[in-house]
Amino acid sequence: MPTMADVAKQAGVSKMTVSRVLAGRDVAATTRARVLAVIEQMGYVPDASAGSLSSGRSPFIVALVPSMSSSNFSDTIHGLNAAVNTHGLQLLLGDTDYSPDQEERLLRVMLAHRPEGVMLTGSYHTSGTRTMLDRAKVPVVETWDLPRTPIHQAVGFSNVEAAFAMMRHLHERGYRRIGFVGGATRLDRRGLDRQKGYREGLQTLGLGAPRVIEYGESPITMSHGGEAFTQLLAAWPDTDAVMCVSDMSAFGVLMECHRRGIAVPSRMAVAGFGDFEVSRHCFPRISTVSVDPLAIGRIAGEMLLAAADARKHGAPAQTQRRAIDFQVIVREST
Amino acid sequence: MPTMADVAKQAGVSKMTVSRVLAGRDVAATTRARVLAVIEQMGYVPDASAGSLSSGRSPFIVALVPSMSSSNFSDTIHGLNAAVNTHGLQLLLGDTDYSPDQEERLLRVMLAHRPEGVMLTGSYHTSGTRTMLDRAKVPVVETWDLPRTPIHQAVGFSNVEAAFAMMRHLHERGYRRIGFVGGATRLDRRGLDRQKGYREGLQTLGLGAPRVIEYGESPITMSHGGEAFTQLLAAWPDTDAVMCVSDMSAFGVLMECHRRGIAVPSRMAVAGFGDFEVSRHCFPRISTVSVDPLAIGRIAGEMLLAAADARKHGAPAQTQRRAIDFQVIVREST
DNA sequence: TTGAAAGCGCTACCAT
DNA sequence: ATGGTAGCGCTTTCAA
Repeated sequence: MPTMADVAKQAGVSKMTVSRVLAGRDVAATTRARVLAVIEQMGYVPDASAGSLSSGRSPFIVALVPSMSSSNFSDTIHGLNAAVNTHGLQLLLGDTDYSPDQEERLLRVMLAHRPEGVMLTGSYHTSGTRTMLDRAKVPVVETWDLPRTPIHQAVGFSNVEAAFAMMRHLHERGYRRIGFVGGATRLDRRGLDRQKGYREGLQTLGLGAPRVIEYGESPITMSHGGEAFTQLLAAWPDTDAVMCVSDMSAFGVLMECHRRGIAVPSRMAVAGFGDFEVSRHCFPRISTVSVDPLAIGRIAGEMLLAAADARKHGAPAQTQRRAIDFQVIVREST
Repeated sequence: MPTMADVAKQAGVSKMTVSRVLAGRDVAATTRARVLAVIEQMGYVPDASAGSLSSGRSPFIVALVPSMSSSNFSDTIHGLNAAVNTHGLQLLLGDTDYSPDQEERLLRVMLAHRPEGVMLTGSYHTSGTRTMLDRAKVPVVETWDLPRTPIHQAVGFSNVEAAFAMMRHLHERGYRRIGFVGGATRLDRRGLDRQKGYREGLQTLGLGAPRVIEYGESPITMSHGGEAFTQLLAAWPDTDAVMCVSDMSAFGVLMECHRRGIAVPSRMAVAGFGDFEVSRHCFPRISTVSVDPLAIGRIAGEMLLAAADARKHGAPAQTQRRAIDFQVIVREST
């Protein structure tokens, strides 16, 4: 592989001139053209490790999500990527599988690349994670939640409030025997917060005892929804509405209703969460809580860019919480 | 940030001993314990750039897919990640947005990290991409297709044959006026190959002129499917079966049938491609072509690991094509 | 506008 | 089992 020195010799200039050409700094037009021609002809590709080591700057942003196959999080990643790409930054992606320990493990490895910023999902992290982040002095943005005291910055919404809003909608529609279908893992905090919003809704609206089925590992699938609904019906046959932890399970519930000949919404209302594509297209279309995952990613990226820039100029890390709107979308299933 | 030298001094050993502890090489147990304690106490995190520069090895595998939000590709990435993670390798992910030019651009940036291997999607690449890959002497695996002459290795299946198999199924079921619903972009080669399989099916089975609607940018969505189906009906009202480029569009078609009161499959058969979750759960369940995206990723990872290992020992790049089975899954929609 | 030298933090190599 | 030295390929800094 040719190095910068090879290019320099071939072009009859010093390494520094080649470096300046690559960085887009002031170089005489004729010299620049000659250097670029040599680079092209030799197929020279700069070595990023050497560059990082020398400059003390890295081209990476770390992004850790519970699951990359969930459309929610892949949209957020897309938004983040779009925001930071324009500044020449690369994503270093990791999949925590909803485990804070896995998050810590991934972070440890990734911090070795001295990233310019870190995007995390949620606000529940191990103390090891917090310590590492603190020592690395890297800007951090937590997403998909609004912690009272973020590490540095946060962009998201209260899952409790969002679920509560859906409960209010169901109550207004006249449903009184409302069940909740969620996952069985204690690690999916956003799912647990939604369940909490459901419970607070019951209490505030005076709707009696909770009817909760916790079933399936996150990310929750359509199958989980259908099977959880079966359990819900067995336990509380007179249920008249189901609130689901995600649109995936809501679709599963809807199909199970179909199979059993349960009319939706006249005999059973079904509510989802997340406004996934399928909810807009199925029949009947599913009422849900809409958030903007792309915006969460984009804003997280902008926050990280600003913080990285501030850090370069020696400014201390700022604390900031940015709320993202959510909205109850009423469709035919409620 | 503490460096290895700081750790060494604090522990009263040389940098090399610290390096060996980190690499898990032979070090006296007492020394190792002392070094590890210092590392823990100082919060030392090794600098990956320095390590790579010095060792000439990188911890990266590059993976380029058309779209990360498509469940197909995110499953493949998952499989790849699982395979290479165990060997301490990190994915450097990129989203080409179905554009070979974007693929070339991303690859140029990513090759700067001197990856141990590269996973590409499909077999259609710019000459710039091929040249770069060739000069970088990095092992390459192409996925989701079976090119006659792969760059090095390939793992996938013939999209033409897979679509043809579905056509044979539709023919056996008695459908004779079969339409095809796909995307409008010329860049999604796998989509085009499926259309080719459809056309070959028509010809071989003696089914008359093609009824093709090309509509929507990849990745194809449920909306695209529904709208394309509307166009198909307008152009060829007597169509009795629709073959779709993906399960996403098939679901859109199915819902459009529902809206129009078109009975499936008695009045209109609907076939998908990819065996997405929704096809197994909707009503009627959609017949589709099942592939194993996870296995594609896993096998690509294994190939890359083997090739990277071989390269370390000076072996030349091998050529290999590995076929992945596909299967027509017959459900209620045909 | 360009160049020379120093050094970033680590590992390979050879010693001991 | 452990240490010293050299050097990976680049950018920073200073000088011309």
